[in-house]
Amino acid sequence: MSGALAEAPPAAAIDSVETQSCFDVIELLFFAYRDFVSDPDRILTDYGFGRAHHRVLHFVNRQPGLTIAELLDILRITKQSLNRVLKELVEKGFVEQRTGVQDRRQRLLFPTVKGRDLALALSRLQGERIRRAIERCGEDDRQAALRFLFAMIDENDRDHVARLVYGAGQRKGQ
Amino acid sequence: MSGALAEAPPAAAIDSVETQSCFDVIELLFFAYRDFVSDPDRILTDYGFGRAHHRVLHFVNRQPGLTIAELLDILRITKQSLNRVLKELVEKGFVEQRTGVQDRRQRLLFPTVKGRDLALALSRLQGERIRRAIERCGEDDRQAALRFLFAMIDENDRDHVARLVYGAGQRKGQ
DNA sequence: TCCGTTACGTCAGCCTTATTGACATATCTC
DNA sequence: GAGATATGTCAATAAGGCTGACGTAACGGA
Repeated sequence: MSGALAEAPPAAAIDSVETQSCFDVIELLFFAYRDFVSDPDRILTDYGFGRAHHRVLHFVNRQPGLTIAELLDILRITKQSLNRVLKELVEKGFVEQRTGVQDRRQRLLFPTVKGRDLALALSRLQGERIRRAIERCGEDDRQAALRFLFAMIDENDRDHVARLVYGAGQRKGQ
Repeated sequence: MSGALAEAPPAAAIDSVETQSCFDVIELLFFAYRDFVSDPDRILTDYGFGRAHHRVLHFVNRQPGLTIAELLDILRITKQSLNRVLKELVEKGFVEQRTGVQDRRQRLLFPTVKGRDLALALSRLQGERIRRAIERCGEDDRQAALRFLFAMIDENDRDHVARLVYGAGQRKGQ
């Protein structure tokens, strides 16, 4: 446009106290997540997978018998996006689909042994980073961080996430 | 590929204690980040921007006078990827580039007033979520979460991040 | 002053992950 | 049987990332 490119005054001069005090959370969340998700990348490319495959495999492994609808709700992507990566995971023998028992329209998702092994290898890698972090900051900070992260989730979704994270295990299906 | 699709036994039966105890961090980090980055999306699309633009604008605003090399180190993307979004931010008048004073090879990045306003509007939105979280879990948990998140960052990068997050402000350049 | 290095920009092509919209099929439920 | 639900799929598109190669300008030391 006509580009009146006036320079902005320094941030500290304008920011409200509230905005200023949030930059640390905003930025540390960015950096922690950046490094956290980068760990599994090398292993994943060995299998021809990306981060999307990782996410699907993780939650299928965590909650065997998961339905497509539930997985879509967790990942917040479209079914077309999910279908692409899921199809690859099934074709390569990492995930198995079974027709639901109570509701035969559903496709329940289960990890194969191979899928479990990969999912656990990836979790182990991320777990190493987490354990190193706990060594630095202590178990109390980890517990507090869990409470804080949980409080950062959309209010409508917290019950669902709590069940998934703390109440997960074998579900319905065969 | 001959597909012996044996089902894996339930996770609890195999997981080591160490692996098991990391699932909560892995998953809450995923859900918190998922919701955290989704807040600014609606505003961003109004401007024809995406999350990549947001990240660039945020750090340019936080550290006026940032160089391209420093920004690449923060974002961990290639200069080609950065250049695409940066060019759009400059063309639309949200970021201004100036030739470095001490080193004329460098292009120092500054937010325009327009850029600052947008960056702060986006931070404010994310700050609201953070403040709601603190209301739920308390200031102590926030402080602890910051320590935990910091410890999750690559060791080599912690000093750099600490300077950026806690020691940021106006830098070199006119 | 010359030369190697550094900082940055750019062209070209490609991949992954996501989107929207439309439509098909099987199954459940009333 | 009819409508709603769960899933699969085709097609087109966009965002955001990548590699590789090459060009230019500026720095900095021998």
